[in-house]
Amino acid sequence: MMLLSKYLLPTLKEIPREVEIPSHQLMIRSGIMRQLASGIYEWLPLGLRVVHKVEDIVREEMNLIGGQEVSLPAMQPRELWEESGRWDFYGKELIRLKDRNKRDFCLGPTHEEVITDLVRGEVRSYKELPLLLYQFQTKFRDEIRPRFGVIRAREFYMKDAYSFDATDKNAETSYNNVFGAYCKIFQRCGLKFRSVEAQTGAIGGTFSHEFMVIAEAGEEIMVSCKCGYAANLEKAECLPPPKTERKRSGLKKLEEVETKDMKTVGEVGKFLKEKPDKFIKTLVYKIDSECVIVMIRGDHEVNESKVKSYLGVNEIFLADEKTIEEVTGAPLGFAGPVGLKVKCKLLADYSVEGIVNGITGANKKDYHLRNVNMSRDFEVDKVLDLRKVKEGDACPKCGKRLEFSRGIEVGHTFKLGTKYSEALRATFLDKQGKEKYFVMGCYGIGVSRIVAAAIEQSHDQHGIIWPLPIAPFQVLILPVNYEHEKTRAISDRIYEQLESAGQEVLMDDRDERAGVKFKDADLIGIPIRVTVGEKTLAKNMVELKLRGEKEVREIQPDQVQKLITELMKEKED
RNA sequence: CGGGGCGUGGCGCAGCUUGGUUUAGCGCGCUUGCUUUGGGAGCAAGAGGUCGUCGGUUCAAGUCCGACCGCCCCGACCA
Repeated sequence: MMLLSKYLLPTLKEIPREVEIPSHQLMIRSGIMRQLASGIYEWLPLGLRVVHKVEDIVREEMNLIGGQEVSLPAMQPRELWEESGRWDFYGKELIRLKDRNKRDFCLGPTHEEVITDLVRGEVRSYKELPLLLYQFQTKFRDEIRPRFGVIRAREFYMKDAYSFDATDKNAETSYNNVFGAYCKIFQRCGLKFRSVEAQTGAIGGTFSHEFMVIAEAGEEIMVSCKCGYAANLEKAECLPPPKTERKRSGLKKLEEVETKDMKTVGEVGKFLKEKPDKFIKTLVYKIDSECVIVMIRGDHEVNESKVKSYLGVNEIFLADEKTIEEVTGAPLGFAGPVGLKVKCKLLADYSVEGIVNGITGANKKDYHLRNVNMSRDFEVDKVLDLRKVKEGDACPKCGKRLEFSRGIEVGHTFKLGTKYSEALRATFLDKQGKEKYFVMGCYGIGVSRIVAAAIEQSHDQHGIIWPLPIAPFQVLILPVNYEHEKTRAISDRIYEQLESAGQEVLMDDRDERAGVKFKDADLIGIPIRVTVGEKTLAKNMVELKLRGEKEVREIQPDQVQKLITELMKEKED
C-alpha cells in the first residue's frame, strides 16, 4: 500500500524565496522537485511519477507510428561534433569536458551526430528505410540564463527522435507522422497547445514547427492569425509595406544637421520633430571578423534570427564601440549607410525601401543626415525581411491583423534534409544501386518541461490540479482519522478495491489533523479525493471530490470503485 | 558577460548601520509528553548553526575591509 506516512513528500507551507512563476513555486512546495544548482534539479518520488506518466504517453504514441526506442550516450567525443561542424558552431551552450587523457568530449545537448553516426554504420540499404529511432535522455545545455525552474534548465529530460528516409517525399511523410503523434501526445497530456512555424536555429534544416502550451508565463511569443497562420516571433513574417511611389521630384537634397549628443531615434526625432518611421536605423553587427550593416526603419526592431538565418550563422553580436568607430568613422549613435569608412555587406529591411527623404546617422560625431534616399544616396547588397513583426501587422497569408500570445515550447519538429547525413557522409544504396544521403528529420519533446507547463496551465491558489492522464496518482484517500477503527477499515477496503481495479492510489495515513491533510491534498493536486471521516461514516457514506471542482458527493463506500471507474471513462472520452 | 540583490539550524527571516549582555535570536518544520482532532491546533520540554569560503583590520568580527564562491532578478542589442 502506498502510504503517505512513508512517502518522501516534503511539502512546504511557505512560498520559497527566489522563485517567480506559479509552476516553479508549486513544484517546490508540493515536493515534486528540489534545486541542486542553478538550472539543475532533483526529481522526488511524486514528481518522477509524473515524468514517467508523460514518458509513457510519449512512448506509446511514438511506438504507434513505428518508432523504435534506443538509448544513446550523453557523453560524446569531440571528433563527431567536428565532423558536423557543430563543435565550433554550437557556441558556449555546449558543455565541454576532458577525460583523463585530455581528450575532448561534450555533454549532448541533442543527438543528431550520434544517431547519424550509428545509422551510417549500420544501415546500408533502402530496404531498411524508413527508420524512426527515438530515446529518452537527459540533455545538457549551458543556458545563458536558466530560469523558471525546469522550464529553462541546464539539465533536462527530453525525448528526441530521428527519422531516416530514402527520399525527400518520404521524409515529409515521416515528418507528418510525427507531427500527428505529437498532437495526440499533447492532447493526451491534457494540455491546451498550438503548433507554430518556427526557425531551425542551431539544429538546422529546411523547416520546423514548435508545439506551444498556451500560458501567460511562457517565454515565447506566438504570432497568429484567424486564417490559421501561426509562427513564433522569431519566424513570424508580415506583408511588406506597400511601396511608396518615389518620384524624382519628391526627393529633397541631402543635408547634414547637427545633433549634438543625440544618439537615439527618440532623441533625434524629438529634436527634428520627425516620427521614428522617417529614420533609417543603422546597426553594425560583427560576425566572426566581418562586419555586416543592418538597416531598418526607426519604429521597427531587427529580428536577429532572420539576420542569422540569412547569413547562415549561429551567433551574431552587435559590434563594440571601437569597431563602430572603425567602420563608420563616428562614435556609437551616428551610424548611417552613407559614406562608410570600411566596405561592409549592407542589408536593408523591406521597411527601408519605402522611406522617402529619411534621416540617418552621418557617420560623423554629432551629425545626422536628412533627406536620405535608398538607391540615390547609398546602395545595399540585399533588401529582405529582417524585422520583428508587431501586433497588428498584416498576416503574410491573408493580410489580416496578426495577434500575439504567450506560450511554453514543449515540442519541436525539424525537417532536416541531408544536412547531417552529408556532413557525416551517411549514405545508403537505393534501388538502382546508387549511393544516396539519408533524408533526415528530428523531433524533440521536453518531457520535464511538460510537467511544468501542465502545472502552469492547471492550478489554483491552493495548489496543482493535475490533468488525470499525467497525475502522479489518480486517487487520494484521506481518512480524517486513520486511527479510528472503522475509518481505517473502510479506507483500507476502498484502497484495495481501487488498486485491484488498476487505479494508482495514495493513502494519507498520517497522524495529522484534518486541516493539514486537506491543505496537502489540494497542494499536490491528485484529481480524485476520497474523504473518509466519522461524520459521514455515521450515515454509512464517504465523500468524493474532484480537485478541479467544488462539488462534494456523498456515496456509499462500496460504490466508490465503480463510480471512479466511470468517472475515468468519462474523462477519457 | 554587464547591472542590482541576497547568502545566519531543514524552510522563511531578524541581528550587521554604531564590533563587546549574544551562551547567535524569532516564526514554521522536526523529536518527546499531555490536551486537542472535518481546512495548516494549544501547552510544556527538547534536538539542531564552522553566521557561504578564504584572508585582513582589531584586545575582540555574524557585524568593518578585501578577494573568491554560490543563488536570484534585470539586461544581453536598438545606433
